[in-house]
Amino acid sequence: MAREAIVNALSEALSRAKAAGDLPEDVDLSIELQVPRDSRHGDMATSLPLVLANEVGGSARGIAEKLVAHLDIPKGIVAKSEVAGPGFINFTLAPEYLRGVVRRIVEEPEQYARTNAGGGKSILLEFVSANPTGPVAVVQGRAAALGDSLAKLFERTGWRVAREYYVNDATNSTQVQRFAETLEARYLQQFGREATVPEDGYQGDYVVEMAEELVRAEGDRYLHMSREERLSALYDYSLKKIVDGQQRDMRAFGVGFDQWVFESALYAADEVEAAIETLKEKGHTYEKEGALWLKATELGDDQDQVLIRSDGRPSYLAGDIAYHRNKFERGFDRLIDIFGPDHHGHVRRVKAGVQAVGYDPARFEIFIHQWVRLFQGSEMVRMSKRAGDIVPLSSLLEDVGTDAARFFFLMQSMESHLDFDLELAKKRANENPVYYVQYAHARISSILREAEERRIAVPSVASVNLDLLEHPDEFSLIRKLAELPGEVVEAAARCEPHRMTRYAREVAAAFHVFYTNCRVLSDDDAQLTATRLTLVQATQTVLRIVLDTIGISAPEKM
RNA sequence: GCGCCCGUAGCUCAGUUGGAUAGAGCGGCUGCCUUCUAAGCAGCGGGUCGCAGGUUCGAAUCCUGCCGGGCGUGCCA
Repeated sequence: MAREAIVNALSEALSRAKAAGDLPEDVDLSIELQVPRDSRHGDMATSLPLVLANEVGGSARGIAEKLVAHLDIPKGIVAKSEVAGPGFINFTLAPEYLRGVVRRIVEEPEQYARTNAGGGKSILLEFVSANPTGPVAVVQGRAAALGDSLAKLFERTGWRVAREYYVNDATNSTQVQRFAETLEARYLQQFGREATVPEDGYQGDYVVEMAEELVRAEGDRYLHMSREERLSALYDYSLKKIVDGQQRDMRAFGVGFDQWVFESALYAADEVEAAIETLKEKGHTYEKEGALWLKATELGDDQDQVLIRSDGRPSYLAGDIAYHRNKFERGFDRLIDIFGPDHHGHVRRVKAGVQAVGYDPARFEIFIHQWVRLFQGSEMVRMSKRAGDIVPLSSLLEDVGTDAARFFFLMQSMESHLDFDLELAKKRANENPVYYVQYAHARISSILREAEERRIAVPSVASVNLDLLEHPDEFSLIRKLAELPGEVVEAAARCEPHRMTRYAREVAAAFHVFYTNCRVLSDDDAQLTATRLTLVQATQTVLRIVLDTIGISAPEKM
């Protein structure tokens, strides 16, 4: 609000300066407003004069003075616009504007930090999509936290969002076959038979557990089958078991999907075949060594890719192209995939495929998040997939809980490696940032409870005198609350949910300072009590919104 | 070899569509509980922003080269 008003006023001042001959007519610049690092530089600042001076010559301070002279910001928003430093213009928000923010939040908590940048357009967000050969692992938990939070941010900014999880269960899938062979070996071992896990099988203990469970549930009946029958039965059994488990993992993490899309269903509907046909028709394929290839190099990839293997089975990529075409055909305006770090080689292939099949690659974004390393204090917990000792998300959740897991996954940008300190995440103490933030909410709840006990009614905004808000720590808090809409917009636009954890800590910090220095429930000043209760309510609303976008709870008590 | 990501305080990281004196948390040290939750607050210390050049009025941020770490580079998914 204030931001738009200032930007508009600056752009008008620019026109007036041109009309008055203070600036040449032909300059045209986008106006950037930033929040200065140093609060002495005001609440917002622009370096426009510096950029202008660079463009047209002359002194930046001189240009700044002229712009300020032409500046006409609507009343009640800015208290002070001043030229500073080498040629910045710094704006200080008016107290009455800040008080108005509190009023707005309390009057319409549901609408606060809801915007319409998306204009009702639709996004399909695909994330996690773990291979159906094991439980959801910790790294994929990171994807789940990122995807879910991103979805919420998009929803707040006017997009319609669908969340999807893709299951690579292609007919006769090599990896599921390999898994079935592994399970077979573990099953046979249960009966003391000589059997070894295939070289490229799955080493994890979870397969042993699956075999034990299978014995408990169905006894030795798989022993009396031909190998072919047995593998076929185990193939179906594993797939169902694993996918059920993954669905349970996601539920436990509080991440819901609108749809689980099965690759096998795309095959059943002949969509893979159809996609390949289209690629052929459009001349993007050729045959070599008995296989069908996609001319991916013509579309930006560094090598061509196999679509149909020489044994006649379509490749993983073929299924993926069909899936992405299917997404576009369902009418989504924008597609976003979140991939794990081991898939970045796949990015260009899928993009090439999407383009080849006739869709605009600009409407399709792929984000790669980096690895998660688990630390027990300063000691790293081994989790290499090769050795089979992957750490399942479910055991992380048992260990630290979903709130801590989600918060930690979102504490840093997705493109940097994440060192997850299990000890820190478990600490119910102030070193733990999750509790720092949740504690602010619990304190607020406690004030509101105490007010109720003292029979102090939470006042209606209309009856409260917000002019009583004048303490510096009250204003610092309000300034933070005022940043929420902008933070949400930025986080969504840049696809950076981790901004929200940082912002959450800042709001909590501002609140804790306010709490320490400004007593809310006063015995002798009913008016001030009412006013501060209103500010507390506004803070509660903001914290709830932020915690919701991160996907963690807002506890009443701690 | 080629491609992607990372390199900022003792540790873990923000900050990177160029802007003012580079920030936070943790750890270390010092204070603060008769009053709404001390899971809190206040303070002190801590930096050649991997290295070297370049562009710019201005570079952690852009360009080039180099060094270090991770990952990818399958008719696996």
